[in-house]
Amino acid sequence: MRYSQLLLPTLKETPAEAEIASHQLLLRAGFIRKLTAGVYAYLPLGLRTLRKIEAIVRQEMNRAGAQELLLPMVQPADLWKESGRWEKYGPELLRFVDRHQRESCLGPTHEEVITDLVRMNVHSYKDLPLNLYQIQTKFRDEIRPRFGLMRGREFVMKDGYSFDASEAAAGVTYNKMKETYSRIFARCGLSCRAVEADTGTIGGNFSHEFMVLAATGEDTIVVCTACDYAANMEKAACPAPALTAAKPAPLELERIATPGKKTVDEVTTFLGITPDQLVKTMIYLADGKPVAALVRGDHEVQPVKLKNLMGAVDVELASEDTVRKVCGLAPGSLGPMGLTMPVVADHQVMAMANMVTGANQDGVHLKNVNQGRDFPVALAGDLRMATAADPCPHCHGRLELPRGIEVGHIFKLGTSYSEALQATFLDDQGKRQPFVMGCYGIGVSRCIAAAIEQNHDDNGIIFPLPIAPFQVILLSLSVKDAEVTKAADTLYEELMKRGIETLYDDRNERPGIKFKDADLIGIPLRVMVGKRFIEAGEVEIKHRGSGATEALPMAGAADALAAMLDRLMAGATKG
RNA sequence: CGGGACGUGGCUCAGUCUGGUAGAGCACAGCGUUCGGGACGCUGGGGUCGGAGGUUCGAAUCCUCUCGUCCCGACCA
Repeated sequence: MRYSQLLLPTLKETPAEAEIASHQLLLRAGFIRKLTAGVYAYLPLGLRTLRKIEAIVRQEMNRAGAQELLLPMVQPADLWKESGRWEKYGPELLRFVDRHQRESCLGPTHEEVITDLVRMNVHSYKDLPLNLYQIQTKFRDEIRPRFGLMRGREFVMKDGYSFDASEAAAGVTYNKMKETYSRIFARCGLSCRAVEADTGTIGGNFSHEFMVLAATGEDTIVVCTACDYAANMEKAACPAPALTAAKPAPLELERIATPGKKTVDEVTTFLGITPDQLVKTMIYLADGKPVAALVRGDHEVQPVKLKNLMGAVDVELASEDTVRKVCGLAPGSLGPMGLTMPVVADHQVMAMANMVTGANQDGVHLKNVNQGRDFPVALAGDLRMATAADPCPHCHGRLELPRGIEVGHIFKLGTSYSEALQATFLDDQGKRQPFVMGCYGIGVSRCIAAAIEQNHDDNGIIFPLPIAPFQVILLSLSVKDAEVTKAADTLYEELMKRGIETLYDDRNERPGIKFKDADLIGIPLRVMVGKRFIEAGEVEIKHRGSGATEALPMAGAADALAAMLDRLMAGATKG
């Protein structure tokens, strides 16, 4: 492709709307342009990289025995009502009515549609297993789209769905997909980690997220430095502490005035105690009913864990007004004693004795509070966020809490959808069984952003070779010089003949501009034809990543570059 | 949905407090000089100051409403 004919509007200055590197660089390098909040147009370069990732995904999915299809984006409400998600899925589901007043929605995901398709067309265990996928634009009306391609409302996703005859067979499929995903991300040049995850709104019972480690990631994950344990915050287990010694005997309850001291910091400083001697009482609404969640002062409640422990559908932190209504005072001096609502406690709280809590009276706290004697606990379990101070739940090794970008998510769905939609087959006994399902997503467009977050410098993007929009950028450094132009034209043709994806910068621009643009758009291999080298019968090569330069003889340069690319491609996969 | 910020040529922004008839740099077009890390000179085109209403002799500037964008908190690929 000749640069002079390409729509590639690079920007010298950073648009004010972009905050993080990938968003800034995607705009500056002319990959994307925003149409409206969370909705982007892909320009030629952006599309090329998108297509490269898609191609890798296709190859690996096909290799794993999955089949590609394409499902509708517009979906009827009836199907969603059948699965129960028309009510459950929030305002993120973009709903509308058509001219016949039929309720419809834009597909944010396709469990209903695929299950419907399979129930209509697959009836026997002999047709299983079945693994189907599509690469398609999804729409989710996100509350807050942000960071460019990182969290758009419209985005490109690969979603796959598997149908098996048994739990055991579904497990095999799940593991195969897990391996496939690792291979896909490695081939994209992404350094990625599979972490255990909660199943969220998709439902089901087992799941892994694939996280690209990056400081700008939206999620915090928990990884062990000693073993391969990794989980997201919603899932990272904080097991009950081993009781090494008997609890100290309960002391006499004391009331202490703590005027104006509300936060854990204020109260512990005022009382001269440490946060692990205090218990925080957090009021949540579980399916609309108040519940008091107890965690140690130095811990934070993890709402999803609370939700799961309660067996609730929805859990949210109560507003200050709600707290006033159900407790009779604002947060700041809350405590478990005398509350009428159920009290649930974290493991660590159960291990405490003679704790400090609020007295449910403004400006008053209680000392020597003891579970059992002073208040009942309805439910105890793992309620809190893991911290770097916790040991690994598997090997007791040291944990780290890096940030990550979720690029893939796989779920074992079980039979929740097939039962809701009555999608069944006859097994080898002639018995009707629901399909055992799995579902597998990859944020294809998000992968572009993730790759840039992980691979850039002050000058621009540094694309991993397998997903770079072009493999080579050929710069003619002096378009007006007939000799240089002829040499560059010839080399361009030679490269094209060998199928090397080359962007030929034939613009009548000064060399500085071409260097800057080449760095910005991040093409791995830069080949320069200029007066300085042409006199020696050479072209100059510069590697975008390392910055290393080398000279190649003009004669045979195309072959040498082809060989170089083969070598680089072979080494590009992240281990 | 709550909290904060912003909206002025394609981009980055000044001008708004203290009303007086719209600016700069970059980009774009032309000419000339330049030509291996975002050159320089001259000339030129381009703006409903997000929109509507109001106050005023006069509004980018003050008031009201509205739309949009971005950032921080509850969702997810």
